[in-house]
Amino acid sequence: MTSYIRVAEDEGAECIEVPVEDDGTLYLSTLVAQFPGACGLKFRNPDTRSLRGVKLIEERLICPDEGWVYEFFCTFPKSDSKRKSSDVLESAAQKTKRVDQCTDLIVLDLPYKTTETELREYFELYGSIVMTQLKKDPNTGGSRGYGFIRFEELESQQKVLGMQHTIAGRNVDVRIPRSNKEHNQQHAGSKVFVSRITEDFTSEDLREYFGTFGKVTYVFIPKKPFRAFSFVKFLDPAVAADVCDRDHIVKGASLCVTLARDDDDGGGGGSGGGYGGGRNYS
DNA sequence: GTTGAGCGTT
Repeated sequence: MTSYIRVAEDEGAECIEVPVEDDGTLYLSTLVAQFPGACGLKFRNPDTRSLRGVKLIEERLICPDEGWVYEFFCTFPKSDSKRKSSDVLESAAQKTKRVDQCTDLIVLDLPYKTTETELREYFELYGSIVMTQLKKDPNTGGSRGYGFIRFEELESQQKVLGMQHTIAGRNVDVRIPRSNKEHNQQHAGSKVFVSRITEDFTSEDLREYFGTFGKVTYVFIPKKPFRAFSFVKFLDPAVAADVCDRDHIVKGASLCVTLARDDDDGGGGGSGGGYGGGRNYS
């Protein structure tokens, strides 16, 4: 039997009951289906009266120790209206270089049935869109399953890049196109090679720890045989450079952090190597 | 009418 938890957009707003999975977790996509744009959950801790966040691991919201007994509220990405004084997204590079230009964004893995209008309508939730293109087969006119969008405001772009998206039940992938030369230069050196990790490290551990230095956009830990290294990518290359000159004692391990050799957005080389499909974005 | 890694007919 499916069980439901009570969620409201904000404190005091009307609750919607959303279904949890059999394992007791709540898919972020389930939440977003009812609350477009939501990126997390929180609740009022009865003991402290302060808000407490719900743990999110690999797109699953984890049940609090007490159970899903509270009334939960959605967390949304920071926007103009409710911006706090310290905005993580406001990187040193942006402040100094002043590269406030929006770029085209490629949207991969779209459902074939999604129309260009629906594409626009979805992303308009995050800001004004100045361009949408759904790539189609010239013969059949059918969607090729990907397209391009462009926002008016850089803030919308960063917001969208920093979160996960679900359109018609499908997880779509929003990225900076590889064709975008400026970006590739701009973000050169935003990936670090993190070695001396121990076997009990999870990508969530790394994301949590390195997230204290700046926005983490990607974490990868080779799995099958344990290899004691990993990759962490930041939104801001300046943060990547910064974490290289520090000591990092995490979970009792002394991590060695250097700039990664290959920093091509994970696109990798050649035709041979397939990906294991590991997806760890934020 | 199918598909599921990719990178945009100007």
